[in-house]
Amino acid sequence: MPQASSSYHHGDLRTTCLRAARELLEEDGSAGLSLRAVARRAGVSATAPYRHYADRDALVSAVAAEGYRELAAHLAAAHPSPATPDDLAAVGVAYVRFALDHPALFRVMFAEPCDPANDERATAVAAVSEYVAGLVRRAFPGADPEVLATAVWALVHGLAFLYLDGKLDASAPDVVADRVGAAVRALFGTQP
Amino acid sequence: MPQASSSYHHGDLRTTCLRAARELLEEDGSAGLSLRAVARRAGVSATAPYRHYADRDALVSAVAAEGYRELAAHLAAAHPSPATPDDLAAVGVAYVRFALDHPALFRVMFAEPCDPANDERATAVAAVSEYVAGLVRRAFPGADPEVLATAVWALVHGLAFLYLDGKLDASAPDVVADRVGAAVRALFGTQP
DNA sequence: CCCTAATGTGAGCGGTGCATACATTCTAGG
DNA sequence: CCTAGAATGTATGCACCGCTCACATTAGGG
Repeated sequence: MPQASSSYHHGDLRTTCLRAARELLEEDGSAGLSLRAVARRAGVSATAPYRHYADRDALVSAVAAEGYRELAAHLAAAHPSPATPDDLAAVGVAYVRFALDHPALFRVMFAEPCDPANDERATAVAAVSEYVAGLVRRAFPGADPEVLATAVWALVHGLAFLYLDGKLDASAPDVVADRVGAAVRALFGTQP
Repeated sequence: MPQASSSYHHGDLRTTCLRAARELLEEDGSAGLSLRAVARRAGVSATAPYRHYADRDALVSAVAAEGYRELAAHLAAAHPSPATPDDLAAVGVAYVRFALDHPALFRVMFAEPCDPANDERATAVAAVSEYVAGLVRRAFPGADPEVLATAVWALVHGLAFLYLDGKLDASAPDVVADRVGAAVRALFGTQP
């Protein structure tokens, strides 16, 4: 565990920048996430982060990748092995809840013209994608898994954004959960 | 139609700014939409737009409001009075197509922590929302219209974003249309 | 016809991303 | 152990941004 014994070399600026970026995101939203602010918070010169991240986009992508991994963990925690429509509804509720609990992070993850060339980001996204696909495949072996998996993901993803943007009323969390559950069941309750 | 006869007073700077903002959005994405760039394009000093828009957010909201109205028109054009699941699928395809045809505009409309206090923006959103609700109500008088309307909107909205972000492959437009149609039918094809 | 309100200008402040040249420290290989 | 060179952090500077304020110009109603 490297430690900043003296002053010049920080020790682990890379992860410190990531943590600072996450904090700034939660505090001031996406607009507050500037490389300079990150550097200030890390107690380091304005250009030091460039040693670890090529540009702002690279840092944002790293934050987003972390977000994808946390989202995957959050979904897995919602239900260990979802099989019934009700189980899937619970996972869907967890998805929307994640978005509403970390709005700025969720926006960074999905609402920016992201760099597809970023490996870390791409693999983290693929993990989420395959998680959803596998989940649907296990729950509905009969149906076309691709169409159905895409549909669930899109459904909860759209709900997340509409609630996030205030297009739907998100003031009462339990009401939101009921609505999301109802929507997922509407999609799955009648599958063959 | 006021005309800039002499130089000092522009004539109709307000709408000129809107047009310039739209152009910049299409050309350079959301990042390129700066008040200064708008002013440059309008051939006017950097601070002139502030006479017509309180801040950048106000201009963005105006652009977004225009986008909502265009989206509503685009949907209405897709099918005059949708009634069957297939009709609804066509409208859904139109929704996603709008997003993919105007990615930056769509992001401005939905992917920014928008100002809910902006009247023009709010009413334009309400129009879209009520359009979808009425559409579902007419197509499925039996079902709970609120749940179902929310579900369709969220479904196509989520699809739009996932395609926009490259989370789903959007390289072949007709394949996208098929997928979107299939997803909508999966949701509606089995309603009572 | 002139006075006021509306509209456009200019300079300037603090912030940002990023490139460049430079300083310091860590770490291998001799 | 000692020293090159790689890695890391610093300082400076440029161009751009949003926004404020004092000022110039003009349109249009009394």
